[in-house]
Amino acid sequence: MEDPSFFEKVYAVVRLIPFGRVTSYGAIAGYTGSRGSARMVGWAMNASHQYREPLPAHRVVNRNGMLTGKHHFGTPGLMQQLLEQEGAIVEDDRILNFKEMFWDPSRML
DNA sequence: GGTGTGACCAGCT
DNA sequence: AAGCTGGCCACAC
Repeated sequence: MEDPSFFEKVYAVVRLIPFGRVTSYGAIAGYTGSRGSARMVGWAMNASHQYREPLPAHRVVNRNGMLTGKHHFGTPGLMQQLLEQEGAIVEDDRILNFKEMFWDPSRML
């Protein structure tokens, strides 16, 4: 099998994010390995465009619940739109009910 | 093989 | 209180 790169781990976690839930880069980073490698998670997501299948990257936001990567979706507002479809209240590029929608990969509940 | 970069986070000033 | 700096690890040139 392919070597489970950091990317694969990140992608695996992102795919496991249930509908209507969001998580943070730091949470994934902490789950995959180091806590400080949150940047690697975001960078992995940047490569997600080359991934064989689309990932729910819109469910991954920063610690503040801000849609930092919305610019990478190709269409501005797409990330917010997708989140709103999942019941998220997005305003000013930030999820207001982020606290309620937050999904911890360590719990996987 | 070294340097730079990256959708971040936490701590310090 | 808010702004800035450092740190963290993996990949491309």
